[in-house]
Amino acid sequence: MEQLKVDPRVVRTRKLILNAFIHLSETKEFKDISVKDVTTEAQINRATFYYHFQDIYDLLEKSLSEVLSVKMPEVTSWNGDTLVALFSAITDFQASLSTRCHRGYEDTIARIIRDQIEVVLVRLLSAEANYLSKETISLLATITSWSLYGASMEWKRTQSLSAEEFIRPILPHLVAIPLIQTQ
Amino acid sequence: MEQLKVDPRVVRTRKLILNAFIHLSETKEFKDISVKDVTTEAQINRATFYYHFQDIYDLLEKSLSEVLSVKMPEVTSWNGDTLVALFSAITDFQASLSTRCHRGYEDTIARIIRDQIEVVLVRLLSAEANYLSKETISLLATITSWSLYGASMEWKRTQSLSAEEFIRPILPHLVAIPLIQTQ
DNA sequence: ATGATTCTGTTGGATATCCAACACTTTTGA
DNA sequence: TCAAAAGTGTTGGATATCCAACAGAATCAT
Repeated sequence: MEQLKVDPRVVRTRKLILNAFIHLSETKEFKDISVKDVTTEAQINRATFYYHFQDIYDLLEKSLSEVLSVKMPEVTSWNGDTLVALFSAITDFQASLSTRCHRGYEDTIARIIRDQIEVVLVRLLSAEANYLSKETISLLATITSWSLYGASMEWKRTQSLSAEEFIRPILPHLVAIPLIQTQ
Repeated sequence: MEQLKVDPRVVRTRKLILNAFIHLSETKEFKDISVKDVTTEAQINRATFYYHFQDIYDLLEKSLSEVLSVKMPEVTSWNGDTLVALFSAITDFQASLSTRCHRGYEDTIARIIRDQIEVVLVRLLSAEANYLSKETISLLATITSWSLYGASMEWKRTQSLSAEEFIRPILPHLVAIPLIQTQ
């Protein structure tokens, strides 16, 4: 469809940076990961990092975006399983950040995560519920992203159930309108 | 010792090309591997290939050089085990080429392999037998490289023993002078 | 506290890589 | 046999990446 050619150098470099970041995230908390750490691990120049990303938060955002697009490939069907997969991807990502209650960071991270959830939701809703207006879809995505993010935080706090067991029971109450339409 | 800084781009690119070549060598014979194949597999531009290598034979040569330097790291002791390791590396490499009796290629490949064996032998002999003149070492390396290459061809033809079983019995007859001096 | 160290984000110039051509040779296939 | 297709090796200009340097912010150590 839209195969806009990208310079192979940039796909290589972005992959190196993203992989380095993901790898580092398994080792230390986000707040302890510096741009220097990432570029050293990726074996690319620090200036090159800033050619691709605004700062470390931008990297976090695009990293999440990448994870979501990989874990939710070409899925256009709006159903419970899709939402469970999305929720699981979110909790996985937060677990990989392994950060808890760092004042000043939490807000930024939370906004980034919600924004990316919203992007996925808009995509899903646009593909499925084309009978809704753009504005309605946008608002639905917004409130649902807040809901899912809040649920992920609560899940992280309790840790009693698996992500799926945790979220599935309340799916019918989440974004009730489109679910009713398609089931 | 000699940490001459090299641009990280060239180490990346060379590694990509070498790995692509080694990977392709496991799939098809050397004669069927084109420069295009390698660059496509490595995901680098064809022009970049010629920035690093003269042609596909140059790549073959440097690939063997790389393999030898990896399989025979910092070994300076001139003894039977070292020669067995060298011989095994040669037969492994030839097996990975999986080429047999292609007129016109054989000569070039044989010369490349012998040259690289010779390089290793000169290094080993220089480190061990410093009581010999440069000219003597050079000539010893030359005749030994021919011997080892010939042995590897014979081994490839018969295939009856392991590389080690094949070569170890005749080691004392190979390059007898330095072996006597050090044992 | 304060000085030292480390990190950040940015810049200018050097260099490696990309890309699209080109002429030429080799291989393919009808 | 011949024409089309694919590979080779090279070139010039565009672009991504490197590198060294910088000032300012943040962190660390005493």
